[in-house]
Amino acid sequence: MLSFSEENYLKSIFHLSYESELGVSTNSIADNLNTKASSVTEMLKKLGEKNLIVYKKYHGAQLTEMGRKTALNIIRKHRLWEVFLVDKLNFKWDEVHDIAEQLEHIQSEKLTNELDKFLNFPTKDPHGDPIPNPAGFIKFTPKLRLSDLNIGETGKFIGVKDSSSTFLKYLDKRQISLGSNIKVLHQEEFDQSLHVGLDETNLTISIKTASNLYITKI
Amino acid sequence: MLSFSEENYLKSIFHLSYESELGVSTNSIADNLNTKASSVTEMLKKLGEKNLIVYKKYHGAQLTEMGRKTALNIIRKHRLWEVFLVDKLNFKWDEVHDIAEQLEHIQSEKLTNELDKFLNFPTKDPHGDPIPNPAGFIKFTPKLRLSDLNIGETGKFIGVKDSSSTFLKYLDKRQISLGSNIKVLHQEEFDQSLHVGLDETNLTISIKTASNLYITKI
DNA sequence: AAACATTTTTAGGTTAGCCTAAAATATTTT
DNA sequence: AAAATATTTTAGGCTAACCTAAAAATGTTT
Repeated sequence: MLSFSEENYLKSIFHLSYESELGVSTNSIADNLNTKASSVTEMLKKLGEKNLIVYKKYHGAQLTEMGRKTALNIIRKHRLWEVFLVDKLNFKWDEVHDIAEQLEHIQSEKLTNELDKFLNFPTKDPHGDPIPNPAGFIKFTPKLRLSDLNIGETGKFIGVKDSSSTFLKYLDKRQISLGSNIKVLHQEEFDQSLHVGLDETNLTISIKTASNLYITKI
Repeated sequence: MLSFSEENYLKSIFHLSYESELGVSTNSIADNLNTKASSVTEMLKKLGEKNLIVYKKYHGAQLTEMGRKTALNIIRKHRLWEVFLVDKLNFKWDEVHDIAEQLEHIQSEKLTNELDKFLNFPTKDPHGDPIPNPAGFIKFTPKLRLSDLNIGETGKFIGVKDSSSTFLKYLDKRQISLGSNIKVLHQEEFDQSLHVGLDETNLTISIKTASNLYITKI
């Protein structure tokens, strides 16, 4: 049985694995978990001894198969709880992260699976991220951003890259919500901002915002 | 913000307050929490400094108003989660305790209140214990036993007073299981034994057995 | 009330997870 | 490739929550 801390480190390493192909660096983990490099070193040794990661001094950490499965199970729980909070308890998608951070550590396989069933086996969380299955399989669909579309194309808004609550609130204010269909109408030359059509209205969004919006082409 | 440990101590002191009117003794807490008296002493000092209890050396602990409110909030969460597990996720009454022990520590007032609403403001948990309201008010209704019913009334079997395995085996043998609806049909004059209807069958149970069965009226 | 028994506290240790500061290693620049 | 810079590890401390064993206080007997 792992501690909350150990679980959080595994999750962090899992997420950081996407950015850095080889080992995940000590400092990046420290940044990600808001802790110090020395604390990370200590934990990496421990996770290495438990065969959850392969740790080479000065060369970062990589998840073992077992570590990966463990991380995915935590992520599964996190995302299922997010769906629960939004679908059943009327939370907004920008309010659920901190609570799911707590709920993801609850230990009970039966609970996780019954929750999954209760929610009707969702495949994505409220931010559009895929939910791993009980065996730790996760279906990655490469994420297209709104900024990748050409003029005239339409995308369905399925998730965000930056899920800070500042950004999510901004989206709420502009009524850009998950599932919206967004059509790219025109791009400004000088600042690359996009004029888009959303439902019945038109609006202008910065290129920075556009590259934070994940979509699927329609 | 309190640690899990601190919360568990408060809950324990709350429950033990019913048995011993004055201070709750160090040893009883140690027994209850499966820890050692010396650990308890240490924690009592800390809770005393935080004004959650009044602690007098060698004379046990008593909750302050603030401590009581805090304890009741934890108990509220515990019992609401138990209802959730049984009503929504198909758990049996005897499977929920350990999971609720974990869930009761999740911090989010909004979560607790939305859960309450989602469950339709239940007043009792699956074992028939009352659920405190958000303000920390708890309505004690003495637990009803089957022997308290009048002829013609029906009760739903929700718990046992005597949980010795002898008694539980006896119940198994007679197919009296949690959740059964039991209708009192007739009471014998000479030994007060009850004739009851259970599912499709009728059976006779002694007054002693009947007073060991907790029920809610239907 | 003195002797004995029980309960509680104190003293001193352990582990997990965090920290700062200094030392060691790796990487980049010149 | 040596020097400068950045990253990572080690060394040594801290706190919360636990522990055992010894000392102190309380309770019970006779």
